[in-house]
Formats: sequence, structure tokens, C-alpha cells
Amino acid sequence: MLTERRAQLLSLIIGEYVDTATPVGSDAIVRRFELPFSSATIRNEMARLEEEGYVSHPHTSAGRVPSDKGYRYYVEALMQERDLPNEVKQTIRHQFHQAGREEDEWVHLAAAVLARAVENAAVVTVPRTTESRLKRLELVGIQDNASLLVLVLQQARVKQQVLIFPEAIEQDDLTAITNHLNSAFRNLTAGEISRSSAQLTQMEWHVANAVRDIMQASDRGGFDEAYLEGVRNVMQKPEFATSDKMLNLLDVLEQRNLTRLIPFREISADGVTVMIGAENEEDVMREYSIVVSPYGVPGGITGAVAVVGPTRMHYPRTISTVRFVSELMSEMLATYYDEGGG
Amino acid sequence: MLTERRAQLLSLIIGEYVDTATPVGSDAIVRRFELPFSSATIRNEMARLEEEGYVSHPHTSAGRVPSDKGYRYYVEALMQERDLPNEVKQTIRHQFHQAGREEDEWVHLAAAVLARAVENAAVVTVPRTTESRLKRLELVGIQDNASLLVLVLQQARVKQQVLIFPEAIEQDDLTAITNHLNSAFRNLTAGEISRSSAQLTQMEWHVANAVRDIMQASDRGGFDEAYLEGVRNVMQKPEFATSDKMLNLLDVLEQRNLTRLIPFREISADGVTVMIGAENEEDVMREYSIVVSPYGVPGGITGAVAVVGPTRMHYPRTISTVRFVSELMSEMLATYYDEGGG
DNA sequence: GTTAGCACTCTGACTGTGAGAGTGCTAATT
DNA sequence: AATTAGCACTCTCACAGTCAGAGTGCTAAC
Repeated sequence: MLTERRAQLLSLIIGEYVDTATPVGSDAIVRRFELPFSSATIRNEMARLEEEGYVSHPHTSAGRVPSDKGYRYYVEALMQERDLPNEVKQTIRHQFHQAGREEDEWVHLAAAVLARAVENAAVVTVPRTTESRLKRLELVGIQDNASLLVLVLQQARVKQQVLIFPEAIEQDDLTAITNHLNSAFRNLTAGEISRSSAQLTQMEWHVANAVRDIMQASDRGGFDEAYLEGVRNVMQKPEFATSDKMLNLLDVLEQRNLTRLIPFREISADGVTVMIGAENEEDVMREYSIVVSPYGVPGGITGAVAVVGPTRMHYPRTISTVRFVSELMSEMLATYYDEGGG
Repeated sequence: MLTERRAQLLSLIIGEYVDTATPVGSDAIVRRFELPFSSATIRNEMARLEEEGYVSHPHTSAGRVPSDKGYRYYVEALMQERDLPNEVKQTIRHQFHQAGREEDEWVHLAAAVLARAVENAAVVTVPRTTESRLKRLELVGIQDNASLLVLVLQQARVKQQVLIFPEAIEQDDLTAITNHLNSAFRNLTAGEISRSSAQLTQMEWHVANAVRDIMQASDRGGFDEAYLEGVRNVMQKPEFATSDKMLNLLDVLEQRNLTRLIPFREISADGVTVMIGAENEEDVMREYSIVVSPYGVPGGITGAVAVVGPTRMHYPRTISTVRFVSELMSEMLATYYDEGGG
């Protein structure tokens, strides 16, 4: 445990470093905060903080830089998460209500709003149910032997695919197939459709297989689909003066394999999780922190909201913004797609 | 007009510069291509090329760099566009046939494939009809007073939106509305729906308005929706050693306002258009070239395929790849969504 | 426990230097 | 008349040296 004074000092160092991005020296901090001690005292305290691993020293005669451990301690014990100002909340809420009612649009918007608010990159995944149920299917003729298969799944998820039939087929037949399958499969999961004992014609089988495949693909999908915004914000930060680091980050973020990067699986069931620097599994993320929160209905439809930026980030602001946006997304989902209606 | 020899020389300079990204000197080029002249002769010719504006001089004692005019002459008169090797074509084709049958997936894939093949950024827009027609609509209940409105438009375009009703509504009523509107509006455009004289109940009006709004929004959309891939490729190029330029480019590309950037309106009705450096309208694009081609059925459903990279790009390869991918996209669209079936 | 003082260290900006690459011109050569 | 060798000149780039500034760690005094 740190003494009260050292903890305070750590907090000041982090605050200053987050602002200026330059290692903070004893003299600078005493003058900036008009501390009732001399810089020599602070130097001693800093030396202790360094011994214990909370800050580090880029080189002999430079100021101190917080370490991952320092940030961790700060996040857990020192910082106070203050609620977002009401104007900010209102502004964000307003943007959401202005947006259309398409779920993808919200997700995109959430990423954009978040990226702007915290001046870092934001990732928001499309929400998923654990296992989707079929609400309705529709076949629309395109050509003699091809039609568009549209599935409406539980929670207003829509999937589409062009379906080729082995032989030409009439609109009347399409309608008949549609009606039959709709009554046979309504509210079933992919697994239940597979095991269904409904009597089906050959053509119906063809369609049913496609339906099952699409639903399985959707279930397997997990968190794959995600919106990414604000990469530029991260690259603008002074720690990325070298173009090498930019390329590395871009590399990681551009291939949309965000799932591998962000520990969606490990995030606590409710509330915000913070992963700092080397706490991240991936090597490339050593210099970044991730602030992530799930949203949606626990056990039902869920997604995740995350911010990615350098470890030197404004944690209280980021955490409370992530929290607010995830709550807002939950709220939106609950309003329009609640479990009962699904 | 350039003399034969100067034209050849320009071609060599461009070839060399595209490869090495360093200004090319007289000596270097003589040795590299074992020219039957001395470097002094080449120096004289280079001086003439510079006088006429085809190449320029970063500073007194540096080699020559092609100017926009030089590239333009090269593209028009010197280079020979050779067809893509058959293996490459096959590989690309294969990837498309492996992909699903969702149109968006193709567009995304086209951008990814193109970016990889030409090692630059690629932009591919989602294809649009000039005016969409309604094929079918569907209402799926979500809650007492809310349902999901799904529209299937001509050319297998699917749109969805949550629709809130002023009062609670039964599933039977939804079905009745759906049936009535489907028969009244089948194959109509947004404008025709507005002017329709069909007798509608209040609820039906509510739905019809939403349908019209969605269709209008879709028509207005123009080229807005686009997939962007391979920004990293561009940033990796040596001309982007400074992080400033990276940020500028990222700035432009991240806000998906690609329409403003790429002259979709001006591209010739068929074939590939090349915009070099300052020929682009936007200031930020001064150092970039754009190679763009429309695809789809002229007058009907169309989109565009484009490559964005530094002016120093491999034009023959880029042009033939853009051409091939746009042809492939046209082919895919024709196969699955031809006008007759739409 | 705190502080003043001081020697020491490292960075970053600036300067100077020399090799290397390239040019442009002139005079000689084919 | 076209080509080429030769040469002085220019500019860049990498490298080393210098110096002010910021910061540290230690010691001795308060």
C-alpha cells in the first residue's frame, strides 16, 4: 500500500502526464500545483514510487512516466469517476433520437459519438442473441430459377441471400413454400429446424437448408461484426510521431478481427472493464488500453462498446462515457426490441 | 510532341521512379538499362524533358521526378496496358464465387481484392438503380404498437426499419395491411406511390408514408455508401514517411464522404478514367491519383470501382486490374439480378 | 522529516564536415 | 551535327561535436 501522500503524488503525476504527454519532473509538479513541499521532497517520494513500480524513468535525467501498474492503481483506487455533465448526456441522447430506427445505424452512431467524445478510437459490436429464432421468411422471385430469400429473426434482425433453385419455379410455388415453411418453422432455432419432423417437398428442403445455414452462420458469428471509428484520433496523439507505430495500429485495426484483440469474452457481465497496456493479451496492444462494457439484456441480446487508445488516456472521462453509451444502447434495445416482443 | 527518344526516356524514368521512389539520375538510368548513350547525352535529353514540363527537379543536384503532365502523357501515349495474367484472373474469380450471394459482400470483397492486388487503397460503391421499385413489403410484429417494416426493392435490395404505430395493433391487422399495400404498390417507384390513388385506411397511410420515405432516402443516396479497403497500403509507401501526410489522408478517407473526393459524376460512361495529381478537384488529393471505372448495367443499376494511391503508382497494372474487377462486378450483377428479373 | 545546494546525466537543437550523387557547361571527338 | 569526356559546382545525408536546459540523486544543514 502507498502512503496517502505518495498516492496523491501518483495521481498528480498521472494527471499531468495525461495532459502533456511529457515525462513529469519534480520541479514542474511542485510549481504547477503549488505543493507545500520543495522539489527535493517530491524527488524522494518519486524515487520511492519508482522502487515500488508505479512510475518509471525513460532515462537518467528525465521526469517520471506512469507505468501500467501505476495506471492500474489509479483506476482502482485513486480516480473518482464523476458522472458525465448533463449537457453532454443530452447531446448524445439527442443524436440517437435523431437517428433512424435501424439497429446498424445506432451501432455505427454509437461508435462515432464515442470516438468523438473521448478523442480515441471506438469499437462497437452489433448486438447478438445467443441463439436466434426465426420469425418469418420470405421468397421473392428474381429470375426463373433464382429468388431472394429474406429472413426476419427474433430481435428484428434481417438476413438475406440469393437462392438458386435446381430448376425453374413459379411465383405460386414460391408462395406455397413460403406459407408452409412459415407455419412449420415459426419461432424455431436453427437446431430445432434441423430436428423438425415437418413433411417437406424437395424444393422446401432446399429452402429449409438455406435457412438453417444462414441462422447457424448468424449464431456462430458472435461478436464479429463491429463498427470502428476514430482511428485518426489515436494517430494524432504525440506518442505516434513515428509512422511505424501508426502502421502497426492500422494493421491491427483495419483487419476487422477485433474479436481477437478485445477480450469480449472476459469482460465482466456488467459494468466497465479496463485493460491497461501489457495486461492485453496481444503483443501489439502493449502500449494501448482498452475500456470496454457490454450492453443489452444479460443472457439475451448483447453487444459490447469499447474505446481503444494509448495507455496515456483520460480514464475517468473515458470510463464514464463508455458506461453512459453502453447504458444508452441497452435502453434503446429494450425500448424497441424487448425480449417479450422478440 | 516528344521525339521518339525522349518519349522512351520518359517511359524509363517513370518505370524506374515507380519502382524505387527516388529521383532518377542520368547515370543510374544508363547503367540500369544499358543504354547505348552516355549519361551526358541523357542529361541533355532530360533537360529538354524538364523544359517541356514532363519531369521536374526537387533541387539542383537531384535526379528527375515525373510531373503530373509526364504521367498523363505516359498514360495516354506510352504505356501499354497488358491484360491481367490468367492465373490472377482465376484467383480473383474464385474468391468471388466462394463468397456468399449477398450483394454487400461482393462489394466489400471487390474492395479488399482490389486493394491487395494493386497495393493501394480501394473504394467500391454499392450499386444503385436510378429509381428503385417496390417488390414486396412485410410487417413483423415486435411489440403491441411497434413492428419491423421490411422492404424488398427491385434488384434484391432490402431495407428495414422499426415502425411505431400511434396505437396498439393486432397481427391480423398487420397481415391485412401488408396484403393490401403489396397489391396496391407492387412495382411502383416512390413517386408513383405518392401519387397513387389507392383507398387507404389511416394505419395503411402510416405505413405507406414510411415506405415512401425509405425509398426516397434510398434513391437520394446516390453513390454514398462505399467500401474502403487498404488504407494501410498507401500509408506504407515511402512518400508517407512523415506522419503529417498520413493524417491528412486518413482524415479524408475516414469521413466516408468519398463522393466528394472521387469524381463519380465525371467518369466516362464506360471504361477506366484516370485522374492524376492536381487534376483532382480537391486540394488534399494533389499528391494522389485515382483510377476509377463504373460497373453494372448502363442506364440501370450502376456503381463504381476505384483505386486511390500516390501519383507514383503502377498505372498499367492498376488500370487493368480496375478494368477487370469492374467487368467482373458487372457480370455478377447481370447473372443474379438482371434487369428482366428485377 | 524537510530542504538547499551541487555535481552529474541525458536530451535536443544547432553547427560543421565530408562523402556521394547528380547537374550543367564546355571543349573535344566521331 | 550529334555525342561524349571532363570538370566545377550544388545539394543532401549521415555523422560528430557542442551547449543550454531539465531533471536527478546525494549530502549536509535546518
